[in-house]
Amino acid sequence: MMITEEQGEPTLLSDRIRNALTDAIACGDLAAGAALDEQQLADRYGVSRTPVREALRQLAVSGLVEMRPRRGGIVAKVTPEQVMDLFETMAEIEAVCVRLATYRMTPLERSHLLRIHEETAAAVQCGDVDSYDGLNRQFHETIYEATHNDFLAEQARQLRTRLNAFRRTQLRQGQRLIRSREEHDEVMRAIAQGDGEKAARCMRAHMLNAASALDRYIASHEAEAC
Amino acid sequence: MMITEEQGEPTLLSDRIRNALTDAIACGDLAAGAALDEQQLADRYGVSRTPVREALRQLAVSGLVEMRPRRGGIVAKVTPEQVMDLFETMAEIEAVCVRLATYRMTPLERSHLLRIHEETAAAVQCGDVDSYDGLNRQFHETIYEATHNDFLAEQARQLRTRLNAFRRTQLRQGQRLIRSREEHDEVMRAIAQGDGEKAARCMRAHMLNAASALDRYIASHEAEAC
DNA sequence: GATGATTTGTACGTATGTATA
DNA sequence: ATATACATACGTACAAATCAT
Repeated sequence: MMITEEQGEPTLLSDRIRNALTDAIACGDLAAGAALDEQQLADRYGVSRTPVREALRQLAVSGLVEMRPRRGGIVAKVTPEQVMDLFETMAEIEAVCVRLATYRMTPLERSHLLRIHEETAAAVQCGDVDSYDGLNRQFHETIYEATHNDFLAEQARQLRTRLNAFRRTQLRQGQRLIRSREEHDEVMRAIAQGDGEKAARCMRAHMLNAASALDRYIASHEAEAC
Repeated sequence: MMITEEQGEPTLLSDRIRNALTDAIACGDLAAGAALDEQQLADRYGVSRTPVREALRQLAVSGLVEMRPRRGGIVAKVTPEQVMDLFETMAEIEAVCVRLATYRMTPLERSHLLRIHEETAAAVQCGDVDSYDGLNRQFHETIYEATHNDFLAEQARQLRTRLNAFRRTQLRQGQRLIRSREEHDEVMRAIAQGDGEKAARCMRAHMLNAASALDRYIASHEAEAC
């Protein structure tokens, strides 16, 4: 058997830096619009500018970073309109995913999804937002996999990553946790009925409801502009 | 007024190389699986390896190139299953686009779309595949724009670019031109009725039919594997 | 508006890992 | 299996453009 050193970590510096920056952006450590000085990042990660540059350019392709030629990169500053577009696209893609998943999921996948959904009940009762958030992620991830379309699943994952920066405090407020689970429940019922179209409609509504936190984002953003 | 030099061309070498490689891959000049030697490409484009490297990494993110750490890049070799996934995703996204477009398009966009559709009639009669191909592109592009969702539109464009390598000979065969226009016609009727759901179903069917050339791809690929 | 400082963009050199004889 | 050749990964150097004063 071969000795493998730290299988999880990528061997390439640019990949490690890309992951680190992705996390930093997703969790809000790097705010939108923050300047990404190449030398500064190189120093922080103890590498030269070369892998940092490559990481930044890759992130620019996936949309997390905005590169202005000869003016450096910044964390992608998305306008409220763009956030709306992102959320809408996410809602539509999730809807497509759940429709395909309804028609294609294996019994194993179905039971797995059901188990996750049942576990969320406890999290909701305890008001355990972090726990719910993790299960929510699994819920959607399981649906992605059940599409049996690896490319579509990957697209969905990427969009989710990109929207993560905006979803942070989304579940924290008021009734959202309870409503979220109710909406999941509707999706589950549609899946159980084998009605992919209905599952898609429910999922789309669910995602758009989840985006209602977006209103506050727009509100705060507009306030900031004044 | 400021003097601008060649607005169309990107100023950065990595961008120009990325575009050149994208075209080369899309039009089939670079076949799937072809090795992408950095020095060789650098020589060909008269630059150093640095911008070539950056271009390759960026293309890897968008999926056109596959990078194996320390083993260089190759033009993404997609399995028949992956091609199917790509086509299916394309079909679903186009369906979403046309549904949103149906509900949101302006009268101007509607008449523009109609004009393009009418122009295709002549191309079909003449059997002018290249002309039809151009109009077909415009038809879909107009729908993307009519979604009034820039992000979704961009996703659709990227997918289209990526699938271009496989669509090359698609329209050349037999009845496909006539059928394609008939399917567009069904989409147009659904749009005229304001029935976005129906337009989406028609578009999905249209795209999946268009992917039937895919069967031959799979067939030839499996033959190759023997 | 001009000048100096800073930062990006590109070229090049070196070491390490991979492929091949 | 070992050694050789070679391509990649990363670091460094310099030129050009941007910005700050």
